[in-house]
Amino acid sequence: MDLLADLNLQQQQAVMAGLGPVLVLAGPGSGKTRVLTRRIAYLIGAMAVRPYQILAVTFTNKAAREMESRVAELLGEKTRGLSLGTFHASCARILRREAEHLPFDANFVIFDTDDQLSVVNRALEDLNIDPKRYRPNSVLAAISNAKNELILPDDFPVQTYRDEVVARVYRRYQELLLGSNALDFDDLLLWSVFLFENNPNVREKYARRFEHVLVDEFQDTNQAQYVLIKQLVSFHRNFFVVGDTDQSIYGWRGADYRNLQRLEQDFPDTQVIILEQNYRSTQSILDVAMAVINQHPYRIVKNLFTERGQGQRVILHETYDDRSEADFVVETIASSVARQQAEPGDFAVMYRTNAQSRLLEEAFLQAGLPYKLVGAQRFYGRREVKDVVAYLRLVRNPQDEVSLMRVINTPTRGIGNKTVLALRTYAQKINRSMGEVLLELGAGDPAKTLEHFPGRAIAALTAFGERLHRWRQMLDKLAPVNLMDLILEDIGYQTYLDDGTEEGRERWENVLELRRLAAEFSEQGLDAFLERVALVSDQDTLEANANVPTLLTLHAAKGLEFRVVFIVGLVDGMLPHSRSFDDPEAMQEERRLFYVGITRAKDRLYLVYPQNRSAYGFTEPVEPSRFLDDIPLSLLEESRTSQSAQRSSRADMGATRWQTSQSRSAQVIEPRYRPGMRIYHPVWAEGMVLNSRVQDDDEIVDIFFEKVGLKRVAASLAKLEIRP
DNA sequence: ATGGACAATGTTTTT
DNA sequence: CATTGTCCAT
Repeated sequence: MDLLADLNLQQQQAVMAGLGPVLVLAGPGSGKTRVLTRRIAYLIGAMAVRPYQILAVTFTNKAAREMESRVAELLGEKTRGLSLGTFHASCARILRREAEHLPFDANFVIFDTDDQLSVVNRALEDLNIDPKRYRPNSVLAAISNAKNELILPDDFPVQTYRDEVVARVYRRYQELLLGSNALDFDDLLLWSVFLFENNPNVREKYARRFEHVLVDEFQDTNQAQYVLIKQLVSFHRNFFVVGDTDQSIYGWRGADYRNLQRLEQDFPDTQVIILEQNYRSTQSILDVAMAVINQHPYRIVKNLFTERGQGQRVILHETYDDRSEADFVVETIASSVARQQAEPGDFAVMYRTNAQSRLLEEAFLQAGLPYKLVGAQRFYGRREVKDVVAYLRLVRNPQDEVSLMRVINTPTRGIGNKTVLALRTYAQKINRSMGEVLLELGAGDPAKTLEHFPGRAIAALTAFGERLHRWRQMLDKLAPVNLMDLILEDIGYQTYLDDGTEEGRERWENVLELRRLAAEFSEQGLDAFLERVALVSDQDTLEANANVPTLLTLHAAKGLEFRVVFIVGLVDGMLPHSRSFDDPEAMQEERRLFYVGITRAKDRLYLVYPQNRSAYGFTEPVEPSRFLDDIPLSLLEESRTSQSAQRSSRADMGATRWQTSQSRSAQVIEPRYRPGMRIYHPVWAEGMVLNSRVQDDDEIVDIFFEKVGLKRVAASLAKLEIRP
């Protein structure tokens, strides 16, 4: 196929850009993934670059998979050898291969946030630091930030006493990680950078190999990633990065959108290509988006435009409180679906914080409508899943103390705190890991060890050590799924979980789900399975096409699109979040977050806010988001839910200043469809217009479809094409 | 070792 | 309010 045929001029320019640094500034909905995939196809197909010499990195597994399948669609078998993956997975691969240059083994485990937290706790304990004064979470955040900036414990800037303490914890934390032969997420990047920095020959090997490096979502890179990319392109200088500063919403995690500008400075010959044409939204939606983002200082102004037409005005809706807000959303969706203006799966409801999903869920539940929730309870974060994974990790890597601590008494087997402490003390004394001591006990010849433990503990420890020893012997003989079965059987995990309650059953279901995944790794082996589990997020496990409305945070919405979007809770203190009030940089990020939400909408956008919000038990009046002030009223259609319908108990005082006038603009739109016209609908195919009338700013069309008969649709939502 | 009572706490979260 | 963690009594 022609790789360029269906691209616009800027997109073509980007795809065909010559050698050297290329920076593509891609507005929302401008076909950024398409450009990236075509570029890869172009390099391989037209420029005869070997796939082996191309590295493409993304931030999420989902993005990586999407790109992979789209490239495969274009090139088929010819993509073999292409390196395509997330930053973290790519780094993990390199680190395992180059472990000889590094202070850990190739079979290191990857610690997730929970594991990290327990390491911090352990470090605090070791150093006798009060976890109340030094919250593990905040200490961990400080450590993580330092790592993102490539700062090691010794270089940790010490301004205050607190910094000094954090530096100490950081040092201990790293020792504990290495002691467990473990790396955290940040380490994957950090160690890669140091690997290249300290071993120029290794760096050159990779820099020579990767003739072309492509990076998606470049505005989300942190300093470590930025340096890493520079190292990787240090030989060929061919990189192709795509990003949009306006969509930078992960600054609080260390991402620095200034890396885009930095790149231009570091590589002055960078070609910059701006993609401004939007293929997603109507002009009405883009106008609102630009009104919001243009208040943002120091930005490269992009003028978003679309050929999709003006579309309907964005609706600004006010409700009495957050409960009626949820009701409004659900009712609007229900009635649209009932009138066949849209399918349930066309809708998304977005909010600032996860906690806001509750009222929405209740409203959906009450209406008896199914929905799906993105994020919230993560599959891999669930206790039972973590338990089973911890067993496997421990068997693979007995040094892993976090996993050991997790499972040593789960299910309970008589190894309580005291026994654990004795074990730890003894292990420390002989300079071995606790896992190794256990193995020794289990392998027989425990004579020397025995005397160090109180009598009753010995039996329990030995029994567990024997198990561990046996599992390890099976390590190479069994496929991951069989090893898992053996362990589950040995520890009676099903009986432990399945306590007869609904919850217990669900937990066991989750284990079975994990088992199903493990079964896919019979060929690749346990290490691959463990890595997959560590580096996967759960957006992946979400079933994509359930045709129900999606509830998600604004953060989770990035990269997605929906025909109809509700953004709820547009209240000062929620968006922008009150925690950002005193930080101008954070406030700008809140604004971008709003912008990201707006630009997810293809056809219709509802901006919703309550007059009162129930926070921590009390209902209090709130102000509409200040960002709403930046949108000219002419771009909006204002409406509100009449108050009598839902008045909760404390309504009397604040609710008197109602203006009942419904400011519905009596705007007349011209009907486009006339009886007798032949039209085409993407789902129902060919049909003929029977009747059409204008109603509520929209055109309601009755159509007789050849396949499915008579349907009534809204012109704004049904994608009708008029046939000659 | 385990469950129950109380206090503390309360963004966003690609890997 | 509702969830989470901590402490204490069994």
